Amino acid sequence: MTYTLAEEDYLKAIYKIAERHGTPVSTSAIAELMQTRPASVTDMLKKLADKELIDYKRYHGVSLTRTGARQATLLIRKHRLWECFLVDKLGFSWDEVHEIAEQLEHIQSDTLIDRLDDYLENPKFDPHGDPIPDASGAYRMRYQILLSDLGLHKPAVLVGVREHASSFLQYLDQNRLALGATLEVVEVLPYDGSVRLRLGDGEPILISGQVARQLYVRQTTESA
Amino acid sequence: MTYTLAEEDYLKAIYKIAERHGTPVSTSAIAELMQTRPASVTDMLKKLADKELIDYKRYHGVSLTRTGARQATLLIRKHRLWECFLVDKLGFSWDEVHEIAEQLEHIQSDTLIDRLDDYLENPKFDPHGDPIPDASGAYRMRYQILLSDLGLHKPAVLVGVREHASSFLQYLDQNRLALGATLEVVEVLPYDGSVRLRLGDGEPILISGQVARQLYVRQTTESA
DNA sequence: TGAAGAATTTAGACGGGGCTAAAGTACAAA
DNA sequence: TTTGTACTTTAGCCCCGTCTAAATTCTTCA
Ligand SMILES: [Mn+2]
Ligand SMILES: [Mn+2]
Ligand SMILES: [Mn+2]
Ligand SMILES: [Mn+2]
Repeated sequence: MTYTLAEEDYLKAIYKIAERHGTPVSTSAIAELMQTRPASVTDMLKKLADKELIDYKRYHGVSLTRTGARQATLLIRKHRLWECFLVDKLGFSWDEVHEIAEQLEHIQSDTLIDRLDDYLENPKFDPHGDPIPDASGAYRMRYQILLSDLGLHKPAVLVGVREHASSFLQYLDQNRLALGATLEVVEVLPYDGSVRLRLGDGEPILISGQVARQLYVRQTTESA
Repeated sequence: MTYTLAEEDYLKAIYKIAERHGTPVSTSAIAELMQTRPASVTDMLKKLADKELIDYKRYHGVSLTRTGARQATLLIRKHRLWECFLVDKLGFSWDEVHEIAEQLEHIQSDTLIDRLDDYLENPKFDPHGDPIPDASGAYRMRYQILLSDLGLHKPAVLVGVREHASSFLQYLDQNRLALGATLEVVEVLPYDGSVRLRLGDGEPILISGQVARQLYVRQTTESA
């Protein structure tokens, strides 16, 4: 019923890779995300399979079992709630909280997390716009498309980030790109795919196609 | 500069034993407090000595170096601040927080603890009445004597507990013995040393000598 | 279809932290 | 001063999670 820190982190990694690239999840993908060697991953996969947290067939990658997936979403719930705490209550900025939440998510307590949830008034999204699973592990996907797929002159709002690196988040801060910001694509430069944006009603800014592919937006209804 | 969870817990244990029983601290005392075997303690003592966190001479016990003591007080600071958070913000009771704080105290972040301190408005005592070291590791001992050493009819206030076990704290709750309660010894039964107390201005209650030796009180001035 | 070549697993090792059993040391009582 | 007993350390082992190097399997493409 209770798993080690390493086991939890592996389950989370598998969950995240499966969410983005589908199943089965390869050994090397896990190794890359977790900054370890493939051989180490293989060792852990055997252990997780023994505990029936994953389905594993040698040389063919893994997928989470029902139990494994539930454990992973509970860990993600804890991670995101702690990030909310750090930002909303302690005044950290969104680029500073990931490392700390990476540790806090492993605190073992049946009641702590649910009390924290209530204390934060049951937030539905974390500081990066990612949805927070409820105590049963359920969450709604947020409606989103990549900014790079948004048509010209379609009003939209920034709802999430695909990349979580500090340097990227700081770049967004410097360009006034905060969650909830309203924006509209003014022009896509044909040469390199750079995107010119109007943010709110300010001056247009230019961002690279690279950046545009890391931002999730939701189109706002053009009427009303 | 950064220590493992086990190393931190050992340093804290040595600190606490030294505080209560003086120095040098014996291998077996550490083993008993940490619920491990003396052989395991000896192993760790060698490692801590190599890192110059303790002074260790085979067969003669240990004491903390300046560095070791500083590390221990910082851990205690973290433990007690998290206990305040759990009680004051999340609504836990004082008998539920120790185990959780035992985990939270190991979260590594330069700024987290100082922000938490500010968020809690720099408390000077934790929910058990124990003093909280400041960021430099300094703290004032609270003025205290054991209830078992308090004379008859001397007004006093409950300021701390020597025993932290849940069952003990719950016993106190059931007898309305909360920190800050005013009390006065009405009678000491000669047969077994039980103590009859008047709590505030209620009915006197009877507690065992055993319990009286686990409670710290501060005499309130009889004048004024 | 049959190698390369890439991905994955196995073999063997290591450091951290724990244990038991056996050996060594200190100290108090005779 | 000796000796018995309690305390402490050592020796040897285990599990966890990681690594490198070598072997294996899969896949792709000539
Ligand atoms: Mn983690
Ligand atoms: Mn996040
Ligand atoms: Mn601890
Ligand atoms: Mn406490």
